[in-house]
Amino acid sequence: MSAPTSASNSTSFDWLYRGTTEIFPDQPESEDPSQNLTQRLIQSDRPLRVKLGIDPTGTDIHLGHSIPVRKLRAFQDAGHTAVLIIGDFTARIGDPTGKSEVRKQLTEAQVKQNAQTYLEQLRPVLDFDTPGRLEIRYNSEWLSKLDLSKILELLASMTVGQMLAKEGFAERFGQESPIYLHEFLYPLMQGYDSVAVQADVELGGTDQKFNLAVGRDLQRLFNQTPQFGLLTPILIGTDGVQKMSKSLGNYVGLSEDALTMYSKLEKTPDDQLITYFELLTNLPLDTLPENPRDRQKQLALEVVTQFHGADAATQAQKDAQNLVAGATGAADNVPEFSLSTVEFPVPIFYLVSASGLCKSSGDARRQIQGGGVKLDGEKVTDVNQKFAQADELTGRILQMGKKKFVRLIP
RNA sequence: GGGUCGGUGCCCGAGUGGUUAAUGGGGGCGGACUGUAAAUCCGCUGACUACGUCUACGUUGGUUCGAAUCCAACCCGGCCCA
Repeated sequence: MSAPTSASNSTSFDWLYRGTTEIFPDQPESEDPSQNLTQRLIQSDRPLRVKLGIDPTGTDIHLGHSIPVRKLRAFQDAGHTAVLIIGDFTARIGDPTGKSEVRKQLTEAQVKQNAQTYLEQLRPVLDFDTPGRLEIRYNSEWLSKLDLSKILELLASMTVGQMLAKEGFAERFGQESPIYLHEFLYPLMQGYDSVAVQADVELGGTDQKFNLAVGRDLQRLFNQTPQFGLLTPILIGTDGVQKMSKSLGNYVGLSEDALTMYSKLEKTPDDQLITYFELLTNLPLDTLPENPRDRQKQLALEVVTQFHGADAATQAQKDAQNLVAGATGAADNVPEFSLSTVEFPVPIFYLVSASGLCKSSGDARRQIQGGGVKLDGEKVTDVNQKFAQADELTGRILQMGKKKFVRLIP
């Protein structure tokens, strides 16, 4: 799984190959800088322009989205120019990749706002500060100006057969589900982005291969040196099975708070651990702890540090441990519930519901019957157990499950 | 516009006149267990201070002792034809 650090090109280009699935074109033995990216990096007398496009179609991005962005950062750190393209124009069409449905159209305002939050979330990942290392471009800048003759030129560069070879199209065509003509324009527009910014390299997930290849074709058409394509893996989600995606709920969002992030990463499935380290951190892979549990913790700590800083990360680790251990010891942070809001005598189930530990009194009854409610650490067994006076309860701690506590006050 | 199928609880999806608060799965919440808030196993999963009452099967009416189930109109969606 880890990138082979072969003897020939070791040391200096580890950053390039770490977590890289494929680079094309790629002729390892060749010294031709148009066929071998490391040769290009060595021989070039200027920083390369490394393109990554993001379509601001939603509001949140997750660790899966951050993979190619991290690679972009690696290029920045090696002295190259990151060209981050905000696909404000393309977002309104939607990339058919991997989608069985036509994406719903977004309004201009939505797209604009999404773009803002995206940049905000990417701030910890990219180098925004070093002069000359980051160029942010909106592709409406050139795409909205294309006139019909130019569009025809783009369209004429490709055949229907080639287009239908693309994964998403092939499936949909086979299933006789609709493919709208404007969707054919998407790969061409993304490719044209490469022309517009004169990209030397374009990054993308493995599902982007087709689109990156179109970029090469179009650059050739416009007499530019075709870009290299560099593909990064699709990150598996926290469930360890399916790709990370918001709709599957197996994601870790870049804007999540430290504790949430830590808690999710701390239980990364064992067989995904190395991959996560490889793709989400820069830690050397041969010095990881032996114990898988320790690996999980280190991974969580490391990634949270990237987004929230070291202090917040260690705090999150502590908080997470306390939560699991049971928080009765750390009684300081327990919310309070005033008994003055209930009428006595009060049955225990009502108390559990009224204090907000359960969403309804029916739920409270069931939880008590299921053995999930404790008073001062002692399991409550009788749903209808009654308390006549407030002082019977004052100062005691009511607990629901492992994580929800309430201190009863007058 | 015509035809046809369908709209069920957080989601998916059974149920086609009477123990139906409504099978099953997912998700969620508890319990046990564990290196984990993982995996596995078990329980719960409409509301109400509750042996009863109320609200629920797209909407509104109707038939019936009784309907999510039958009828009518309307709204929304899929597919087919134009």
